[in-house]
Amino acid sequence: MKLTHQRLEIFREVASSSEHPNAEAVFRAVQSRVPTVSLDTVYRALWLLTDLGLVSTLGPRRESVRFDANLGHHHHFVCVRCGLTRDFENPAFDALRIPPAARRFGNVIVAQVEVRGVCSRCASGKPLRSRRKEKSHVK
Amino acid sequence: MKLTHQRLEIFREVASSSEHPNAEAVFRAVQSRVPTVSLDTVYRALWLLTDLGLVSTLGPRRESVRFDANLGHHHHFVCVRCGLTRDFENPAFDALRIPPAARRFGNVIVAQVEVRGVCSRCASGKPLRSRRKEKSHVK
DNA sequence: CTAATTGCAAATCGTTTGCATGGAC
DNA sequence: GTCCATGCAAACGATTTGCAATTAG
Repeated sequence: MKLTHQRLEIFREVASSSEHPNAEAVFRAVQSRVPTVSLDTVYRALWLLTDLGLVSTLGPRRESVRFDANLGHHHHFVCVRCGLTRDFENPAFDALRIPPAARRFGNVIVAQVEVRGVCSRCASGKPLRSRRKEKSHVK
Repeated sequence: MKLTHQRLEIFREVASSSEHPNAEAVFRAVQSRVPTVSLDTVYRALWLLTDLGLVSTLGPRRESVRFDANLGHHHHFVCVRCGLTRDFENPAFDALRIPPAARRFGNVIVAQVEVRGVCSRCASGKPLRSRRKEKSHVK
């Protein structure tokens, strides 16, 4: 894979931001330094970096909004490949003491643990629904 | 607010599913029982239920994918109103022991705590970016 | 030189909205 | 009867894709 000017700047931007920018935000920021970049290049670079493990996305893999009617305390296992999300319970996690570092941002409602990993199905090579057209192999 | 047949079925569906269905999935399931429902009714009902607190959405409020290049251990504070997401660190959270109940779903990579709440800005009534056209008041 | 990458424009997909009809209260 | 909820179709916004031109290695 090639180390292009735009890729470098795009990575710099995400790496230096602490606000979890979306593609649009990265695009605008990078644009001021590399006036010719296009939004789709930003998307492509961001996903490439994600595949390389240099960047990650927030929450479950984005496909569509997913709803949850489990109102009791529970936690999630999220597959970073296919987005599969499953609940599990754990008393110890329910009792987490929220640190001031988190409280300072606002009024806390609940704390949930998100266990990220690769689900058995994806690990065995037959993902149900893979992310996008699957860039397949990362050389 | 009215208790309609479709709303009831839609709620039943989310409540009985443990797979965190997206609107489309709920739609298909409900459709088999209420052949006339439309996808947009499902969306409207789902958001209504969310506003009522009977249902919640997974992860940070969804608008667009957000990237994160913070590769060190860290956790998130997520505002359920506007989606603001901020990192914070906490050694105790970094050391969480993952229970078998979570391991059984696949290979665990990392566990992060997601502290959900209402950020100071939203709490003070001046959200930066509110979710959708803001149904405003829930009667 | 050659394959990978870019930029552009058009295509897609998930989700929302305007509007007229139908149904709950 | 009145107003809210529904279904439809069109509108939207975010993201992806095909393709020809460009560039890194």
